[in-house]
Amino acid sequence: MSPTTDAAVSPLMADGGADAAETEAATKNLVFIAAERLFALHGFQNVSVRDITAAAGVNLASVNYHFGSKDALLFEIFRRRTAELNRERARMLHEANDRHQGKPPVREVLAALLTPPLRWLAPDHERRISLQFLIRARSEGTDDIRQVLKTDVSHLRRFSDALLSARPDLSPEEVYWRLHFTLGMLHNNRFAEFDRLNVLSEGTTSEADVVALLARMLAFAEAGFATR
Amino acid sequence: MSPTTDAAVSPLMADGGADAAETEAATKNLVFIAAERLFALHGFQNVSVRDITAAAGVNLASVNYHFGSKDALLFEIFRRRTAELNRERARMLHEANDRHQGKPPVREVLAALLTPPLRWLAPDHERRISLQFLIRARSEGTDDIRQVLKTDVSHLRRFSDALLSARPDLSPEEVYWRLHFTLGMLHNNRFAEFDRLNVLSEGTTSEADVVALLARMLAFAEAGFATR
DNA sequence: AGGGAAGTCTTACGGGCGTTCGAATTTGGC
DNA sequence: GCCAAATTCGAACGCCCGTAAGACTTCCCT
Repeated sequence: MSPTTDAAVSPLMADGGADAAETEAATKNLVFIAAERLFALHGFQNVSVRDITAAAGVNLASVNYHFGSKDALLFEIFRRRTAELNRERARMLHEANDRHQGKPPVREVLAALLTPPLRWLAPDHERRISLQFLIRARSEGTDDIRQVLKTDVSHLRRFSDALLSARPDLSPEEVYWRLHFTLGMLHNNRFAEFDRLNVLSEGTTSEADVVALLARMLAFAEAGFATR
Repeated sequence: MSPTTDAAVSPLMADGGADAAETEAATKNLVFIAAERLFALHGFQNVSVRDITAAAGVNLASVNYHFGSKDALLFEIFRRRTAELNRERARMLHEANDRHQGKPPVREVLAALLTPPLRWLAPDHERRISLQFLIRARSEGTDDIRQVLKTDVSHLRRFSDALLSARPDLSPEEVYWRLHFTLGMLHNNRFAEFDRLNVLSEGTTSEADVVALLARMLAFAEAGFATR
């Protein structure tokens, strides 16, 4: 009866699938996409199952049929997007390792951490809304999501390890704190924060230029890591 | 009938009032304190009026009688705590101006911005829960709250102006971005993020030592501002 | 062509929510 | 000590929510 067990959503990205996926008209994907968008824009609690199914143009019962519950839907979106983002980060870290005989400098480790999410932030990127979803889910998430965040920790550890060996002169706790600060900079990139920044700067800042933003953020974080 | 107009909550801190306030047994204050705590711990949407009044030991109707609505209660807590925090920041910035003939260096401006909230973060500080409330409200807030955040912008401008004149060699947008980064570091100090950091570092980091945390954060941000 | 599984639709149920109302009670000025 | 205003209280209303049940339709395999 209920296909809440996975293996559905079949043709959605074989692995590192690029774009053109998710265009299948299957109801499950329509729900997935609509829910991700609405959650990202308005928050989990402010979006009802009726909102989602109406936006997706499908029947009310679809969410419970295909995902089991509203919570499970949120969880699956979060799980899939997190895995996708972390895959890109891991690949960049791996490449940095290859380039520097397993001991990449701080800048390259930070680049591997920050570049994928900031790429997603580009106005024309297909994952722009996914990044907003992830940022929001991180702070508003349910209990289920904290379980995924523990997996996320084991992923993060690869970056903290790389930073530790790039700066063996620093105490480990100092490195952990600086990583924490860097992640704070990253997770602050919500639409609402950009709005406030735009008001403050009277429109001179534009988050649309994500290449410039990445360069600025990398320079800031690298300088923060370089002290003492 | 309804005393939702201010001027109640009378004896709560004359101005820079220290502690020992808020111990009055008035129902309105009991609701205020209980709501702030519950909102900070569980989020606005996850706390019901019944939760608040039960925790405060008062009648269910108290919230609507004293504040008008649940939304208005949230708004008043946010407004009061924001004003309180910004007052401390403004005072520190003013003192820094006095010490440096109106041109304080970057470090002192950042200290004025970061020190008050990080002081509130201390385990035994009476405003510890208020800071968690503010951080949470900033990202989960209702539409009313964004109006307050615009006032907050005009307050922030004093700091951005100080930074601009401390670093006239930088382009204004660069300064705005670095301020944005710094605020991201600050707003990332939620309990949940500390938990993740503790897991990652296997318990070697402790957010209890807020003096050390402030020193680390200031050093990181100052280094980020010092480049080029 | 048939039949069973998979998916979709309509409908409704039970529950928690914010809010309100009117009565009961307390408070404070004279 | 009295009366009016302020506050507290118990109870209920109406709404929207997530979810489930059951009938119906579509699709595919033989």
